[in-house]
Amino acid sequence: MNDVARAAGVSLKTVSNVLNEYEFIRPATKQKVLDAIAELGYEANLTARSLRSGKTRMLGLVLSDLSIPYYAELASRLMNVAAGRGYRVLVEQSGATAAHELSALQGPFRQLTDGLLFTPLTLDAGTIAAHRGAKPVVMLGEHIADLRFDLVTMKNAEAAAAITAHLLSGGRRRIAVLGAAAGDTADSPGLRLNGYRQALKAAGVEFDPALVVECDWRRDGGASAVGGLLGSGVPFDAVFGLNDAIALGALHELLIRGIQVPDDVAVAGFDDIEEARFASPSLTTVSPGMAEIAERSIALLIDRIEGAEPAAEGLRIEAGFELKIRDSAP
Amino acid sequence: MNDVARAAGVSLKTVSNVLNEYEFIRPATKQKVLDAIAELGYEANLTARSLRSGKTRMLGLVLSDLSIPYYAELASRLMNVAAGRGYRVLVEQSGATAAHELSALQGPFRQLTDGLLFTPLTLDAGTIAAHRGAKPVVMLGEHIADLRFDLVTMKNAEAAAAITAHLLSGGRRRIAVLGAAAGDTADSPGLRLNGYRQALKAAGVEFDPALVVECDWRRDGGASAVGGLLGSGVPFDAVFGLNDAIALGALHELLIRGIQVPDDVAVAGFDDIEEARFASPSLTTVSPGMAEIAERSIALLIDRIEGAEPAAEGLRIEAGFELKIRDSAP
DNA sequence: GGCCTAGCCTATAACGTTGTACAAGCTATG
DNA sequence: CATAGCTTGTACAACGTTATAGGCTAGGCC
Repeated sequence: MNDVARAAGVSLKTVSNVLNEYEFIRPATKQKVLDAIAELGYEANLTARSLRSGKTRMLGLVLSDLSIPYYAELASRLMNVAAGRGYRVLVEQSGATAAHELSALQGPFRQLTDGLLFTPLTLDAGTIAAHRGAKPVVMLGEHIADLRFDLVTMKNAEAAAAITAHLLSGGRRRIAVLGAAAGDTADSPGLRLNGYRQALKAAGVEFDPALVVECDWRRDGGASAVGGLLGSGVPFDAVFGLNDAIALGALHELLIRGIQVPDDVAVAGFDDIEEARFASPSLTTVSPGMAEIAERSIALLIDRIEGAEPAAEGLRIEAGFELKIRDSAP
Repeated sequence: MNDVARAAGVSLKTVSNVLNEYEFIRPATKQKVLDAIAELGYEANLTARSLRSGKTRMLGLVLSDLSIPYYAELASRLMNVAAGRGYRVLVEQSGATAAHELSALQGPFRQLTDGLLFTPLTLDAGTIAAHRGAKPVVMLGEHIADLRFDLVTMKNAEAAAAITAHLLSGGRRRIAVLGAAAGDTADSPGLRLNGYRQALKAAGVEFDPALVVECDWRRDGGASAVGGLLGSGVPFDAVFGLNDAIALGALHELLIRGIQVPDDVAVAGFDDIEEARFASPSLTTVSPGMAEIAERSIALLIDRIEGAEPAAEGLRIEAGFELKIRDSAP
């Protein structure tokens, strides 16, 4: 920057002012500086800028694992939206462990970023509140439902109810639910299960706890859950995987065992990951408005970062959803 | 750091020395400093450290799109390996456009990272060489095969030959190849196609250009390619997708049209993404040793960063591969 | 004519670390 | 007991920016 200043015959600070689009600079001076910059191929040192300004123009994204398609697709979108607003996204994988989540919340990772998009899976609201630090944090997902936090989420219960209603409208009466979590009522599994129960009730179909199976939210979780169900002899004519990975694993297992989908058993999921469209048969699921989630969570976080007041209360944003009826449950 | 120094009754630099594990510090002094650090909850400012040292301890990873499963899985592994060595990974999506690739190579992104893992798809070796800058760059993939660069790649031709041989051994004689790129001989499509041709030759099966179809390396590319092939009336009894996404798209399209897999047509892919295991039928493919690629590329890049000499010539690392025989082509 | 304001630019001091150079204390040696 | 050599600690400058405060000019107003 010194060289640029010398070449343009102005002071260091004037070059800085040009770069920062300071208002009161004569066009002629500005041009001289820009010419010098172009000639010397100067690029501002971002580290020094960060040190002085206290901003890194990076956003932190904490998720359990990038290799999970839902998170990969979300991360990709978030990065594109953030780039449009002049920010980068630094991703941290927590592996869904409390220790990693905590270190992402308060460790060096936090220093590198101006704000955090946080998908907690294990930490509770109290712990997060105690360690959230001064910089803005926006929660993604449902694990935290607390007015102290900004939260971007989806209409879990409504969407689950809608897809359950769709299965019911197709004449299914014994709809197995895969991916429940014991005792949960407020997190994604609980909310979606709740939507399922609402839809049953609305249709006058009795709820059977034997149809609710716990499992990991992964393909192999769904596969073994449906295997267990078949082994137990509980009859069912449809499977609702609480996310697409579970549903796809279940679909795979059903087909391996020679069960026809959707003729014998219909299958539905939740998330609308790309893979769902190309499964065989293609997977009926619900699209939770990922584009909207990405747009609005980035916008909210950047507003918190750049906005003056620290916002007394958390904002709650719920993205809309859309049913994707495909061949696994037409 | 000032506060810590004052609390411990030592100088600023002594605190810095403790943090940097400088050798000549009396245990008593060191303990005083550590106590003060613990009491005050001090954390070193990474930005200042970067400014002073010129290192960020971040590695750049340039790929086309994180929502592509292969890249998502690779990124996830790379991040874990890097974390084990005290580095973070900053991901940049190029969208496979030359402009983005170039800006990732020489723009501000470069400043933020000590070295680059670069998956070029459009830029040629000359352009990259001209703009690579001073910091280390390790190439991933096959697009660049040039002794000037460090390169971590896989045994494309051998693996493609092996999987083709497997299809041949199953009695298939008309194996369609999806995902070729016109004129290419040195990039992934070209190398894999070449392996296919070698295997045909070794088995004494004549090569038929009508079986080679160009398409995007995505699920819908594979789907429309196989659709085109069926429409053209060219007979085939197997499909080799040059990556798993293509193969999965093709598989989907075949099943939709009522073609039995593997009875009528066998399907094979390349990459062994997680999705392949859970496709229905599960996808026969080749695992290109992603774990090895992740380990070795990070190790190489960090060696280049921390090593003294800038390494006159590029190193070439080829990971091993493994056939994954599944139901789509048993 | 003197004073004030707006517009434009600059000198200097930070931001929080690490590298360099050197000083002080201690031990071993002749 | 002086000296050399090692160990341990310190002061100061530097990394490349931006913030603060203020200087200088030109024009308008009383």
